[in-house]
Amino acid sequence: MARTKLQLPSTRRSLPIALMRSREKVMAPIRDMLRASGLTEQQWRVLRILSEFGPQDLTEIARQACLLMPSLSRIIRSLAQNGLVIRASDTKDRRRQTVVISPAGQQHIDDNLVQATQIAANYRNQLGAERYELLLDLLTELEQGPAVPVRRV
Amino acid sequence: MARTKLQLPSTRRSLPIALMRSREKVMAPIRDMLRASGLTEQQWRVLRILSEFGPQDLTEIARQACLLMPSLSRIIRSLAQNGLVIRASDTKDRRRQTVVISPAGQQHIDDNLVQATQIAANYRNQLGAERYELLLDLLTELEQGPAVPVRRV
DNA sequence: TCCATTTAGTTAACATGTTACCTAAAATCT
DNA sequence: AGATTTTAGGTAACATGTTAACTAAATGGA
Repeated sequence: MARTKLQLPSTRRSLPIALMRSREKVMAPIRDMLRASGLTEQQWRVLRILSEFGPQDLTEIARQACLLMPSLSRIIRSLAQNGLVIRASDTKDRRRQTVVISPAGQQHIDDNLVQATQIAANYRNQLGAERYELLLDLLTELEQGPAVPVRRV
Repeated sequence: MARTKLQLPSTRRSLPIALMRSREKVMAPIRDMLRASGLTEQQWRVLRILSEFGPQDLTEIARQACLLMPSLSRIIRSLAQNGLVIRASDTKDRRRQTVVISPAGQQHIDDNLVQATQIAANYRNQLGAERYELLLDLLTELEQGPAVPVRRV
């Protein structure tokens, strides 16, 4: 099998950096939008997931929002203090707690929905629908691929 | 012009989240590698840029490493305290300071170079060279495209 | 049943992300 | 030159990222 010669890519052509840069570009207008609501992008992600998929426990929210448990633990505490979510302990498994979005939390979603939709459509149009879907497919493939093991040299 | 109907994408098909997930996947083995050196991924990025492109001022490093100035300011302070970089004030512009990688800093690069190269090659092979380059092109296009303005609704 | 293991969630400690504000120096304008 | 604006860099304050260690509860054996 023909193997490409091993060479560390220049930081100018580095995939991790490219992923970061493009994410910054995409998130900038969303953060601008959220600042008016006093929400961080992570809090917004949690609310959107609770709104879209309904009540769930912390572990499931962390998986869907791509957050680590320690971060999520603080975020849920903060959202609960501000009345945007409600915690309920699970009766069957007393370790678990189910989180529900409150009417006030849902109101934040409703308030920003039109603008968020417009922002998402903007960068989709920027690439074109076909290339946008291709990009999403490539990213999904990268994410779902086999874990790259650490090789001790 | 035919416009796609506006619809907020599900969080399962959201570009910002996909960018984050794939970045996590790609960075995981790199973070594993760096832990042995006691470096964070941001410190590693700064050292790599200084090693590849030579001495530069903080603003330029921030641009290349995709870091905000307050973060970089702390990172450089920490790297300088540990002897991995050296600061020198610019003689022509006394606001500016030039940062240089030290021999000890370069040693960290050398120590991790083989393994970092292997990790980069692994995820390149995972997608295949052609799809990997396509992904980089799409990300670059997304990043360099026009800033998406915030529309007040 | 008893014990070891796993899982859900939390907390601590430290680094970075993010916004706002600040200082000094350079650049620009008049 | 003198006033204004811009730029380089720093600090503060708070939120999140990251690893490690911890508690409590569930699970899986022997």
